[in-house]
Amino acid sequence: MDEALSACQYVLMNDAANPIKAVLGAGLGAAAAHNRRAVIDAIRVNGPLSRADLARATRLAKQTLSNIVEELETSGLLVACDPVTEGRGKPATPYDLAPMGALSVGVQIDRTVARTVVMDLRGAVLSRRDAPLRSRDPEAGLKLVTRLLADTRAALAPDVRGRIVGLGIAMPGPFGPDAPATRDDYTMAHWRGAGLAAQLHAATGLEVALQNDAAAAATAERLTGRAHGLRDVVCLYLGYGLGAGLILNGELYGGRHGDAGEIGMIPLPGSDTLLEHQVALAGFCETFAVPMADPRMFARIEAVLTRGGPALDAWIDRAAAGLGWVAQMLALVTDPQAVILCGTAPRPLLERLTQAVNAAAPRVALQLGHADPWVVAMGAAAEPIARNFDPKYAALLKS
Amino acid sequence: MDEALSACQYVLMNDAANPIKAVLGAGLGAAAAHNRRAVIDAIRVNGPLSRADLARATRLAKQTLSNIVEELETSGLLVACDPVTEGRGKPATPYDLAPMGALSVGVQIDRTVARTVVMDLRGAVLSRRDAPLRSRDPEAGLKLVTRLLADTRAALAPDVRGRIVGLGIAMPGPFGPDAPATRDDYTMAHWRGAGLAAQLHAATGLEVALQNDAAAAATAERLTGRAHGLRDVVCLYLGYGLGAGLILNGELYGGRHGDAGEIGMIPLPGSDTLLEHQVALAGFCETFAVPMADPRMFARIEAVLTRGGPALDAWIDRAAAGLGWVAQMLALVTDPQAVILCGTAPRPLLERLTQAVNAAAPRVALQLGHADPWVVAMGAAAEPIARNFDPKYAALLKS
DNA sequence: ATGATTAAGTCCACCTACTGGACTAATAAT
DNA sequence: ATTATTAGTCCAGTAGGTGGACTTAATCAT
Repeated sequence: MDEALSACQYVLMNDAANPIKAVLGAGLGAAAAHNRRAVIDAIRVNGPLSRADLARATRLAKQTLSNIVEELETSGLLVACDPVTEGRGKPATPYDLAPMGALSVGVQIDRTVARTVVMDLRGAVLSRRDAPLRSRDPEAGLKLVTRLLADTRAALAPDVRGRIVGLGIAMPGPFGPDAPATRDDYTMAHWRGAGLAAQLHAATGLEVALQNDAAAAATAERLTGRAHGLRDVVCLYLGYGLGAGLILNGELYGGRHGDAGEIGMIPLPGSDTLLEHQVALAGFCETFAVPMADPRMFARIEAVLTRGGPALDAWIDRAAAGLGWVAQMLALVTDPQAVILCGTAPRPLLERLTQAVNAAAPRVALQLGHADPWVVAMGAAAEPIARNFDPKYAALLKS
Repeated sequence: MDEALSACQYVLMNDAANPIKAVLGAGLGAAAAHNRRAVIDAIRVNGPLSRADLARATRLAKQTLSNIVEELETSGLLVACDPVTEGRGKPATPYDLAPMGALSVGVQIDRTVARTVVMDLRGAVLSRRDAPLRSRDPEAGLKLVTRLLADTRAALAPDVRGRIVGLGIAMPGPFGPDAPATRDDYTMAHWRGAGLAAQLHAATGLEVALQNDAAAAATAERLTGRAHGLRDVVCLYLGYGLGAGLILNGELYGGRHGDAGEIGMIPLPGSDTLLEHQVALAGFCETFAVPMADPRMFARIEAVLTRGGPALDAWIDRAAAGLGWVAQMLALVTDPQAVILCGTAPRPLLERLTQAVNAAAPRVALQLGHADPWVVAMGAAAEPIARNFDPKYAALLKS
């Protein structure tokens, strides 16, 4: 990921001779912006809230909240619900996030398919669209993705098209300079040099953010899933490979290059296999001779699961051992509130793995999250929503 | 760690019936407080800076900075340096952190010893003090620590005594409810229930913060060591056990209970040893029959090192393998800018381990940090300085 | 030497966004 | 009917960052 695209707390003065590294200052405007985010977040986490509730929750003055809510309502981000009377006193008017208050487009670029999703402020999916992709040809792929995005936007009612706040892209990582250079279909490394984000920005005019698929899945899990409203969460993502999205201090943690959570590449001590080989779908498909490019791959995996048998049991045991181990390890490293397993994988498989892991009575139980081919695309779409509307440190600083 | 003692972004309304979880709002005052922190941090990271430099770096108006600098100068936190003329224009007056501008006391409570350190705003150590401790007896230990702290403060000049901003405590973790209950000398688990922080707060009247030793070491490394000015750092800490302090997004990351980084307890897959048994000082002392309670333990370890021999080589190899593995793993998980090894251990041992790890050409080279019996105490003292003067999210929010 | 240019820092009037208290509105308990 | 309680508005006040004009002190060009 371009560093410029990630939130950047320290700013290097480009004074050439004398670069000064410093945290940006905070001004009135930044505080105001933050307070709007805090309101939206509070409503997303708690459901509809009245101005009085919001004032208490944020510790801001009633008046301040009155102003903010009014402003958000007129700009179409909040809608008033019916007044509710609870005990004595004047009935409160709760406000909820406006359906379509803001829209976001997400695109997942995967080995064999591109998927787009349109999501609104509440995290509701408004439309889905996909198209087969040949991962060997990024040029043609880019064209296809561009067209898919154009179609996706064209299908929106003209009056809401202007409410799109950004484009999220998700694809397999890692993106940093240390990423392995093997340019095969599996890692999709040859897509990355292409300035994908810049090109899609040019093609769409939208603000663009690039995440790896595990980070995207965690973003989805945070906006609409099990990680909703939690502060510290490990979100394991099982797809072709294995990754983790880390939510730390209430924000997705990316690290220096956005490559945090690349746990698939952890070497198992005392052997030269990688964790990923033992746990992810690629290994499953290899073991059970399911062709990964097959559009009916999910159905075939489910068939293997229902058929059962000792080979399957053995695979599950081995995978659960690896998964349980990495879950415990990440729990020790990050001391989280929850560990979630989600994935682009058939739900029965994730269910079975979750049960197998939890059967070993780990310190932190594994929770089952989204098991859906669309998680990553949803997470991609969730990113611009989070970027624009979630409270975060960077939103409190200048510029 | 009491959750109340850790920075808490989400606040639970104690409305009993209807708890609302929300991020606090931001006000004028919080922004002002943040800007003061940003100034102090910028000077700490870059060295003396003029008002103009600071204005550019923080993107605040010249005037704003003039006000802030004046205020910080009169409150004794900054001092003007001699004006420097650089090319054309009026010479700039750089400001530096005032020696003794603020003081902090740190106490390390270890298995056999208690150490106190007084540190100033710049991270300079003003005094050290230690006393032997019998870890079996927390009651007597608490008295001893209290006396040690009283002595430490009494030895300060009366006019600076009022400048103490807090008391940092560091001791072996973990602190969370999942911590193993074995109450032996090694884990010091029986110290933890004692409400240590609360009691020392009562005894000293100072604001108290409790960290595990690895977190403290990372805090020291951040204020005065290799992690200075970096945003994402893994700091491995080798003492009796092995731990990690994680600096993520420029702040020490603690997790739910302040137990993040407890990597010593990671089980090595396919065996039932813990990582710690392979890497830390406890294992070394056992292997080479060095009594851990011996006050001359360091010298004896160094003797083993200089003597050398195949047993030593084997131990180093095994430890370096474990250390290198965990360093790589944490680098994959957190995608950091640097991985640092520090410890309460003889410098030659850490040097040798660092070399052995780097000989294997890891993706991220291990850097040698503080190797000093006083790191943890220094880190304990650094915490209140960081808490009061480092820019952080929480400082921008209400109350 | 003298004036032009550049940069640091001050002065001062201004603006923005949060604040606190008085006030109104609507409901429940007595 | 009266009182208590809570939601929400009105309005004047305040804190703190802002922007532009101005002063000071250096270098550079002539």
